[in-house]
Amino acid sequence: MTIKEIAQLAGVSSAAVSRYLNGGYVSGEKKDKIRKVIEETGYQPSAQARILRTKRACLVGVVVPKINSESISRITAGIESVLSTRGYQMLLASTDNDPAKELTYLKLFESYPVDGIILIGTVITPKHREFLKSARVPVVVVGQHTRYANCIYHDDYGAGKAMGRLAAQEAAGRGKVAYIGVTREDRAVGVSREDGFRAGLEAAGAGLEEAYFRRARFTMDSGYEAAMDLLEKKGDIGVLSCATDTIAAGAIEALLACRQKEVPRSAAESGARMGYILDRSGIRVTGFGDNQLLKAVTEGIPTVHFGYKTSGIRGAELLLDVIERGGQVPVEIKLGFRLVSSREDKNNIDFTK
Amino acid sequence: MTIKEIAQLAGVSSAAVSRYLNGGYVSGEKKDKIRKVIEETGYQPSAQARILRTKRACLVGVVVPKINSESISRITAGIESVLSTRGYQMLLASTDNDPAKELTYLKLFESYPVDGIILIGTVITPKHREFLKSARVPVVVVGQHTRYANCIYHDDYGAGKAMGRLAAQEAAGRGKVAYIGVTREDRAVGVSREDGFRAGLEAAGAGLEEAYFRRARFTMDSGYEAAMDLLEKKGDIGVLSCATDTIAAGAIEALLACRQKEVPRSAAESGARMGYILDRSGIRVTGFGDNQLLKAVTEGIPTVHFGYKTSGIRGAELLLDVIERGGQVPVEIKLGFRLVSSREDKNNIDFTK
DNA sequence: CTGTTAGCGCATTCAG
DNA sequence: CTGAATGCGCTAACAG
Repeated sequence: MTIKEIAQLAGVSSAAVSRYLNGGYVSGEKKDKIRKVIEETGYQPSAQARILRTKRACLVGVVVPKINSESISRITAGIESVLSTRGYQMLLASTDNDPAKELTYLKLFESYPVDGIILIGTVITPKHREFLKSARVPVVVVGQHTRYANCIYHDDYGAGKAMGRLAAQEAAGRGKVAYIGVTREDRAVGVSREDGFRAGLEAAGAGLEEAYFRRARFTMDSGYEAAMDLLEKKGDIGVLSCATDTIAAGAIEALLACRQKEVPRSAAESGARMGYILDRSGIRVTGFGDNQLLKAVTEGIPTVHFGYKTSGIRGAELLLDVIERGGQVPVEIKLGFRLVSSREDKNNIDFTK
Repeated sequence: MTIKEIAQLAGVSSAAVSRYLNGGYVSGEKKDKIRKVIEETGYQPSAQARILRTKRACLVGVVVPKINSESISRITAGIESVLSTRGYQMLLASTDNDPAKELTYLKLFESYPVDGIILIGTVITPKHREFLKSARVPVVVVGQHTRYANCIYHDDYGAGKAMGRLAAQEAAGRGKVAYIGVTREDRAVGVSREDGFRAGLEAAGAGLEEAYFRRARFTMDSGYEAAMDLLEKKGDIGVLSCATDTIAAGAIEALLACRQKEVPRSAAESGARMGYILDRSGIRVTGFGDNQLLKAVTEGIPTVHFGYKTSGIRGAELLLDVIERGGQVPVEIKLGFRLVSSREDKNNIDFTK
């Protein structure tokens, strides 16, 4: 079904139909005719042809590293909230943490095209920079700092430092501090957060020994493996800090598995369970990200709350400013954090922000 | 940058550039020139213009109810795996459980256009049916049964029945069975799963009293509220079954909150925690969906594993068959389930399937 | 208010 | 092998 056919069936010109569709001048009589034909045929105008003409899709593409993540869904929720009130729609592309796929999808969005792109950043390679410099649609990066695009990021260093202090404090008289980080290619999580953590430890008079350090991928399974390895080799860990709550969940799983091995009978039979604190070993796990599911089913581990929803909101606002008002001044926004050391009263704070 | 400008810069016709881009006949000499110009300018052909001509985007759109969900990410992982090996890309649209938005995004994909659409279904309204009947791109529905499109769904009734039996069994001598379901507008989760559960209870000689039944939305918070309400009003609950693991997580949170209220001192100080089994009340929580994070940080609640990744794979295969081979025969696929009554050995089974 | 016309950027005839 | 010409479906002038 094309606009031409509709025009023929209604006995008008295609321009009249176009105007009808877009709120231009059409006489009441023709309006009726056109409406009728459209209803009968179920005609849907081709968006792509319109975009080809108008250069405006009212659409933004969001590239995310993975789908199943509370932090990312908070960011996209923030994005979506401002987009929808401003008449835009949002399309997502998930890269499964593959930087190559990231480029592919960025280019797809660019040429599809969308009016703008939001990249929830992980690793910024030279090719990424290349793209950011020459993209023909505006791009905003969320979650990483970059000079090559407008960006919104979080104070990972500060958060790491705060957590480092806390870890040192908790470890005192209990054991050593261990840390499970991620690839340093991720500047925010792998570098800033980790360096901040080390600085925090040192500020508290402690430190992170190399043998108590591992790197994991951004998955629970990977966290499980890293924690297992740590627990097998080191018997004096007092605090096991993880770069994300997801990794921390894997670490908790590892602790539970160890504990089960040690006291298989009594524990299993009584059904007693310890959450993140193991009665025997007394190891404390910490994370980053303030995962709500984790908090709900355990007592809540010490973690850091980032304003993910806020960063999504700001990111979308920034993007729309560039799209609609051609904002030229480069912008970098750094958002703060909040250390969450235990479960708090649900009613006081909106954790989804 | 358009193909025309590239042609001018290279001193050839736009047709030559087009052929160069698509592997047609171009002499070696011109090839070099064109390549050079394209490299210099960073030219990216406009996908939309090509699609307008060729009617093929090598793209499929997936409409999902929410982003942050293990089940959904497993489905999309399955879809992506077959799509990428067949040279397609995947775009996602999240509707935040809003059926109206679902329609909007279905239409967006239809007119954008993509070559095909996969709808991860929740509620199928008359308007959905309307769309499925008249969509001009093939649509596959995953997770719900419908006569109006090819579909892949799970044996929710069977799973519910199996869980009903288990719940009755666990409740024996412990208390009554309570159930937190979801809207019956969701035929799979709200009707089949629930009806199956009731049937399972009855088959085991038990039943579900109305006062022990609540409906929640598909969120943890909603599960928390429903569970709280149940726990406040009914003191003799032995098993609290929930329609999804997410709701179950909220229920666990509620149990923990109640417990904390009852024994604030001792529990908090000792740091003792119970996972899904409360030492005092002995209430057992069950779910559906086999959420891995939940399983990792608790002992694992009784739940049902559905082949979500498989349904994604089958769904994508089905869709590509229709797209590429114009498969005309309507297909309905029902996939089985596996009752998971406790944490199993990680190494034996691939839970991501 | 209305219809005619001319592209948007590209791929595909069809003559050369 | 190559370039000129045509049209995908639509909107934005423009002249009626």
